[in-house]
Amino acid sequence: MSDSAPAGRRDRGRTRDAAATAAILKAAMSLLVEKGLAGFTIEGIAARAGVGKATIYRWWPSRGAVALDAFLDAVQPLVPYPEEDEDFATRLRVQVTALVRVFRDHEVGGVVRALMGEAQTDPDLAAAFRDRWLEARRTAGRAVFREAQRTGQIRDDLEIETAIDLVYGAVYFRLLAGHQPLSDEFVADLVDYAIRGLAPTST
Amino acid sequence: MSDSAPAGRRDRGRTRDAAATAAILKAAMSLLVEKGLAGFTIEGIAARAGVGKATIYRWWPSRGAVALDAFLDAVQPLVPYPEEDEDFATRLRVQVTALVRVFRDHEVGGVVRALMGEAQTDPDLAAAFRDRWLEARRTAGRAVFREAQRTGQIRDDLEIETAIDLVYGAVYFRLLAGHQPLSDEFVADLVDYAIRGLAPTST
Amino acid sequence: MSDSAPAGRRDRGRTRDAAATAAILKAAMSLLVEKGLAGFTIEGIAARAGVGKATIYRWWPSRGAVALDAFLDAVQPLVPYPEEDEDFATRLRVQVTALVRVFRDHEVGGVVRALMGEAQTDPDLAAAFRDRWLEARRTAGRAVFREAQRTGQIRDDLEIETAIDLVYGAVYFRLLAGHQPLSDEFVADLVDYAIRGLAPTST
Amino acid sequence: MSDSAPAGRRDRGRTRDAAATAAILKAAMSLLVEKGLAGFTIEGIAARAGVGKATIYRWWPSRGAVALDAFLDAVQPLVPYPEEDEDFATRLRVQVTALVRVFRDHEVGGVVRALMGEAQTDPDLAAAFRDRWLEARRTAGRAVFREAQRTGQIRDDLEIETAIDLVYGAVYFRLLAGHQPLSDEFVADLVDYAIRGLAPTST
DNA sequence: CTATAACCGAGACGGTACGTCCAGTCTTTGG
DNA sequence: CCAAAGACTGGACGTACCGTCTCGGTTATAG
Repeated sequence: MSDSAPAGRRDRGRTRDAAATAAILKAAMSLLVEKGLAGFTIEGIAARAGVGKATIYRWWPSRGAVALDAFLDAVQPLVPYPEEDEDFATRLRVQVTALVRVFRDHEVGGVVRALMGEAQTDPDLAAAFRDRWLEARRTAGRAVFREAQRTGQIRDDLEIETAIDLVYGAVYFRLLAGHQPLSDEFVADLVDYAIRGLAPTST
Repeated sequence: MSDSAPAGRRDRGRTRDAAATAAILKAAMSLLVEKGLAGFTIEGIAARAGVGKATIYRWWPSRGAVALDAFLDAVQPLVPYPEEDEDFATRLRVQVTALVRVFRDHEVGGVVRALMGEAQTDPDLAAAFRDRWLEARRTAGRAVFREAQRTGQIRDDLEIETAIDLVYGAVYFRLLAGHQPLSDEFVADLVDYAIRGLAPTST
Repeated sequence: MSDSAPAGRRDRGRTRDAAATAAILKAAMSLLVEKGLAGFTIEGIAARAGVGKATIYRWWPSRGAVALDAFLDAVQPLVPYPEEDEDFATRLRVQVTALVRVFRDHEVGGVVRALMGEAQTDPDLAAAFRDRWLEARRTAGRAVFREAQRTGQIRDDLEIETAIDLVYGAVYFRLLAGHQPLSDEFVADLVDYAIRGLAPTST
Repeated sequence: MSDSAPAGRRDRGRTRDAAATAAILKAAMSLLVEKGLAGFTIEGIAARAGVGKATIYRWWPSRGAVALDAFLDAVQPLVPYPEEDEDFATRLRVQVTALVRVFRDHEVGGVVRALMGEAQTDPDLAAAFRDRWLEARRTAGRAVFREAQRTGQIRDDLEIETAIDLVYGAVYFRLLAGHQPLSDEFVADLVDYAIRGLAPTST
């Protein structure tokens, strides 16, 4: 969960109730997909989970932190980075497509929107979201780009962070702004343009 | 403002107080840049503007709507699309750079973050933000891309909406996620990669 | 009620809702007699009165203050000091008997107990209770004692405050400690002993 | 303490920790005199005594019970009934004066106020307070009155309970209502009036 | 010389009420 | 008829304690 070994005093007294924790995360996730961020309240979670409010506040500092844990708990298993040995274009397309499909299909897109929306207000949540979701994904992403550099499939003077944003920025932009759909055609074109843009200079 | 000629009886009685309206927008903007979305409340705006809450509710449906009006009121003059007759690469770079600088420098980035964050919760605000800010900018942007197609500087089978997102998606992504800075180098690389990606197939 | 003309700006804006005020006092009194001080909560009053909690907090600083107002509102009419022209002994007996009967019969004793109990914790309530209940009663009581002094029915070097406490102290003591009943016989004996004690020295 | 031999199996297992008990009573008393009834919480006592909450609940049923034990523990030694062979007036004056001085001087008055305040809400505490404090004092008091009856210093048709309340009621009334000070002059006058009131009829 | 029982500190648990803040509505007085 | 002022209902906030319940660990007596 949110707290990784507070060190020192981690034994005396009654131990944390795993069932309550699970109930809270489940209730939080279900509230998020049902009603979105509005109507996602600590009191609502507590009521649905059959838990006291204090139990939530004991372990999470804010509703955003609960939402993030609930999100990761539910979503981490859904996006197992498929690290195959295809060529760069294929691997990138597969990854982006997988992400977009998770966003579109499993009601996860709404939760990501909610989290990023809340993060605009809550700096701690913003940092946690970056570290535990974005950065986790980018680590894997970076590996793919580096491998492609090594095999000469993309320019070796590439600014990888920018390259990643070139692809994923458009995805998150559509998710958050909603001006255009996150269709498969969009992903295909996007990856196509990006790969051309990142290719080694023709010379 | 938000309301375009409510038609019908638009005369009898006291007329809308322009001073109050201006005070509200000014107060709203100053609250936004001072405290961000948190602490941006209708009551706070009313108090700072020396105005009754009802006066705000009479003219705007939600705090997001006030924020959007305040934002556009303050920002529209800052981004006059410089429609020169340079080549595509230059025009694009100039436009993106101008946008990024406004975000970075004039405390406007925070307001855009706040608006898009709030829009994740408030569908009406989301729609208004799309129509009155994003779409206004994209209209101009599309013209640039079309002209470039006409002069053969980019592929003519290009999906323009996707192409625009390729460039601007990365900018908004960095703005909202904050994982990397909105630096000038970033813009230079971004535009560079994008232009290569959109160029006509070499053959 | 509790607030006496805050002076200055006491006009503009919506006026205090008399119906809400009455509902609050009625709900408070009914809660007090039903459940005593325990179970007498601001939330409970608000719920029963169909009123927002803030409306209560706007006008009363504490639950004790509400209880006091509710008590006075309900009880003041019940104890109209019968200012007849009997002799001292009769007048005192009538007054004490009337007070004890109100305590015993109209479920008012419990409320007084609750108020004085709460006052041990809340100094503001203690002061208000003294001023608005005890002192109001004592003012009338003092008049009776003074008249008796003037007509020579009691010693004229009497410390009147002490004399009053001699009579009423025993009543409140039985009410609060509950070690003996507040019976009519008790009142009769009490007044009898007191009158003898206060009589002019025989010589 | 509060529990007198719960009978049955009263042997096996670890015995009650006298140090913990003492620490609890000491902490309770110090909390009471420092902060009064407000701020007198089980959790506060446990923390100050360095004791688990359960240890308190194991031995006392309520905070009032703890307070009463702490009070008696601290106060019993302070009021050793001085059973001398003076005349009635002197003995009564000495007793009342001693009580009032304990109330006034040793921070004990506040604790009695707290206990009687709490007792208005907690019937068990009320009963315990009556039995273990009031009744203990009255037993001694009654003896004094009876002796005075036997020696003809007061009427022999006297209702003793009422007579006691005539004197002590005023003291407790001033303690609890706080409308007048518990001064030595007050005690002198009070006892003076009472003794006259209780004297044998002159005939 | 172990069980076994009751104790102990610590602290997590489901709850209740607190007092505050703000939302969005309604009702005044006054321009 | 608009605007200011501000009272109204309502609901969530985050906190403080309640009284109960595990925990791991510590004495005592009983077998």
